[in-house]
Amino acid sequence: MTDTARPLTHDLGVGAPHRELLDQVLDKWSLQVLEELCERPSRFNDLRRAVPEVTAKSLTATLRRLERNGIVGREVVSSRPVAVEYSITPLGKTFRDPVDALLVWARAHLPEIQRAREAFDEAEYR
Amino acid sequence: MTDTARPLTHDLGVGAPHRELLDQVLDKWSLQVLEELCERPSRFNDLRRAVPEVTAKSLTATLRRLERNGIVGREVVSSRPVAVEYSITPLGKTFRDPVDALLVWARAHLPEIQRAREAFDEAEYR
DNA sequence: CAGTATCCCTTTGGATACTG
DNA sequence: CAGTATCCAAAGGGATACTG
Repeated sequence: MTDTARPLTHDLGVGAPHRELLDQVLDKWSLQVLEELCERPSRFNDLRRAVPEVTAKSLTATLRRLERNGIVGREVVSSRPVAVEYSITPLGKTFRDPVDALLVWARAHLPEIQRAREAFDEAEYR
Repeated sequence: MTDTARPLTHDLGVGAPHRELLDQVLDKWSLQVLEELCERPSRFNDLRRAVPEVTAKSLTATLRRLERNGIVGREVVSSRPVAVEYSITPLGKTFRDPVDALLVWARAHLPEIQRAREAFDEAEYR
């Protein structure tokens, strides 16, 4: 091809469907839900307790999205009263390593980042 | 024992400041901006051209956020007409590996995820 | 060139009440 | 128990016009 060689990231293409996928799966509540489901399959209200700030509405949306993308499974366990169990799928498990890498990074650099924020905020009002 | 061994992720704590940090830095446009700045320092309108869908407003917001978090640097290179160069910081470079891991994952599993989506969507309307 | 200001619309998300 | 429905407030983001 006529184009010059480009760094790896470029070829990975953050532009199109990858970006959309990550949006679906890295949103506000997904990581916490995933974290919980990695530990144990859970029912709807278990998850609400595990992530106390989430509303039923948002939790439903999050679970549906993760289910649609094949990251979590949903199984109706019994009826009367209906019980539904959510669990992580094999595909969902493969997602764990990159997410952990992200969290490790965040943890490692949070102090540095907080210093950067303070420096920035201070410089603004001077 | 009173507590079973727990997976790593739990101890990493996705709940509080990590989540907020990742929100700041993994938003809609950040990855594309970062990708571009990893390749070369760029000026404002270079970035607009590299990410054609972004508006000036959103690009400004993205750059300010990344700058505040110490991920990108901003330098006024000349005046009349003013030129401003954005570049990735050393801290920003450390962010690259986890992001690449994410993109590699997305790329590797996108077909599988698309099948999952189709299956889900089809099941819904049956 | 590198933004800022304004307007406005769309999306997101919480609170609350209700249902199979 | 596991959601859905409705209402509403706040945030996000685009288009356009303007500025140092």
